[in-house]
Amino acid sequence: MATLKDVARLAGVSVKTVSNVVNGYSFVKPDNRRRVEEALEATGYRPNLGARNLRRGRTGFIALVLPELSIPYFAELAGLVIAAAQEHEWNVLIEQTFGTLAGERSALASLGPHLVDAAILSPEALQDDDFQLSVPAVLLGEHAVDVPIDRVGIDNVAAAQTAVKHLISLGRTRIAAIGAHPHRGTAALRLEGYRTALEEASLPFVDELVVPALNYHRADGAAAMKSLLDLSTPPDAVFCFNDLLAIGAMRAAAERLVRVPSDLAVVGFDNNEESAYSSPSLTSVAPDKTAIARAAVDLLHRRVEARDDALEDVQTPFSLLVRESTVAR
Amino acid sequence: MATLKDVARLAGVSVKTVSNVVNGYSFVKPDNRRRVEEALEATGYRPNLGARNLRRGRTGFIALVLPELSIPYFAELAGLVIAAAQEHEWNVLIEQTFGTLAGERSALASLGPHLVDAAILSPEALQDDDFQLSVPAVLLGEHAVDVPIDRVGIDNVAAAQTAVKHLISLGRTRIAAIGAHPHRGTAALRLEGYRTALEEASLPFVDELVVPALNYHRADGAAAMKSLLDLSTPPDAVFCFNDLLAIGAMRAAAERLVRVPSDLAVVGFDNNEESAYSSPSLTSVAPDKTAIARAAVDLLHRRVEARDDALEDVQTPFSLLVRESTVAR
DNA sequence: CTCAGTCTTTACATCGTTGGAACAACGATG
DNA sequence: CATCGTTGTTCCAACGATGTAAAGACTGAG
Repeated sequence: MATLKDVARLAGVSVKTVSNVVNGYSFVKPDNRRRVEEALEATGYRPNLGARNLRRGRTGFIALVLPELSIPYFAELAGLVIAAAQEHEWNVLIEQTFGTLAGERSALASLGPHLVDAAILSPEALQDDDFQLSVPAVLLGEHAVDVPIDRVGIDNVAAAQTAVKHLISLGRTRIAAIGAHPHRGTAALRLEGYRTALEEASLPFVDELVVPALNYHRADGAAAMKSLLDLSTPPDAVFCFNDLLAIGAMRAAAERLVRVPSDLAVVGFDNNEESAYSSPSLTSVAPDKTAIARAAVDLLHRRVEARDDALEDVQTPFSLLVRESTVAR
Repeated sequence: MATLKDVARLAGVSVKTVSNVVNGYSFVKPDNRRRVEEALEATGYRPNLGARNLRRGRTGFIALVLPELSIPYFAELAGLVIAAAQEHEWNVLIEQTFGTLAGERSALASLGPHLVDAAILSPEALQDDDFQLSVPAVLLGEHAVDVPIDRVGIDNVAAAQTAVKHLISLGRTRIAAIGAHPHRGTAALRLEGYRTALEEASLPFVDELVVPALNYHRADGAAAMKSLLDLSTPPDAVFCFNDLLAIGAMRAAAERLVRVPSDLAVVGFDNNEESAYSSPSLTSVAPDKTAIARAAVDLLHRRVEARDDALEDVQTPFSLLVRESTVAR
């Protein structure tokens, strides 16, 4: 692997001159520039990023801390973050926490200026005092924590409200919710949106219709739906706090021969790609993931470039995509 | 951020002694060791990986080059690769190529000893002479290319054959295939397995039942299925070269009110998590993704540690998971 | 023809770490 | 008591890049 030294020797100039050419700095005589460029070409020189960053005091990496790549929402988001990071010449390091406190703590502990320039975090279990960060960070989604860290995400209350209002507009009156969670801030906000929508329509808030989910996987949605279908009066609609729960719920409904949407209308949240192809296809709250990824990366870039202090809370747009799980073809 | 120098000053020893303690090397007096450990604790020292790797001539990273994270198979695989890499103290850099030749070329070009120690590649379009690699690499899956690079994957011919034999055992005689592709090696092998299974059962190979797919997304599967259903005699079974195609195919079938599995049996390939929850759930060839990830990473680790030259072709196990898309509950 | 001022290049130190050589301390050995 | 081997420690150079300061080359004005 060629180094600056090799190129310099070949071009008959000093190492620094080559460095200057590579970085487009300062004044270099046309004649030298040409020779250096030829030498660069001939040797196939590529800068050693480790060395460059050591010298510059940057690492060239940002961390993306998320629960699990096998969760479609995070996989899709990760893809978009990688694309957005590329524009700032950042590489993305993905850390999986599996949603556990231990996993999140260890991921956070491994961050630091020696490894990454900044971090995008999607924590689920962390408490306030875990956030002793040594690099700029952005939180994705809302959280139970109240820490002075930038945030990017949609308005969860409004989004949930929109979803439930849609169910109400279809004439449903016994609307269940799946995904309540004791610690997750996002869950609390979506629940609040659910409650608000019911209130606005003067529908009662029925405890037995709100089912918690400790995890947000398909299996949890199926289990929750089964318990709802076991009620003496089952719901005629269900709002799931993410698409995986909804897919699981629809699966459970199908197994009990409950028809969607006629017997049961289902709304999800996240708009995973798979939701457009399920049978029936799933109505879902669609956050603008591209906007989230871009906003998060851009925010970090500004923080790293110039430490300006105003705390930011970026609200990205969302929409409700109505599909067959609420309105039959 | 504390450096070795800070720790050394605090402990009253030389930098190298601290380095020795950190790396567990050599002999250090118990007394000094204790003092150093206290100082490490007090300063919260964490090694600067850039500097360490610069010195050691390693980068601490491996690249994972894949088409797209929003494809569930690759997302799941990426998660497993990250986990496997962690055991060798490697961080994983994910590069998305979006399955294009340009994307793959640029990803390959950006690799190099200055950035990563090794690479795991999942190319779809690259030609033989594109593989001018400067770091050890592993190819995932089979390929049309014939290059001296280690490979990890399942026996695609046998796997496809198993899938089609299963359909035949159900009494299906007009079995279609979706996913033929002019350049992809994997597609060619799966097609070969399909053909072999038909031959063994003395069933005719019918051209019109083999539908190509330029991409392997759900939309492509739906489009292909529609064309099959438009045939004067539609198939009674279909083998899709991946689960996304199968999900799309089932979706198209549902839209045409074709019942799965009674009218049409469907088999997929990859066993994505979503396939267990679709309605009906999808019968699929399940490669052992954990084994693939682990084998790939371990292989690279051996290559990096000791350059031994025997070309390896690791065959990982697979199984056929029979679900409702071929056998009704 | 000198000098100031601008442009261009170079030598050197430095980022944080580790390998190797050199050195110091030590008890054991002859 | 000189010598030795072992153990423990320090010093120095190096990885590859870049910032700084200073030196060198060139220009035009006086």
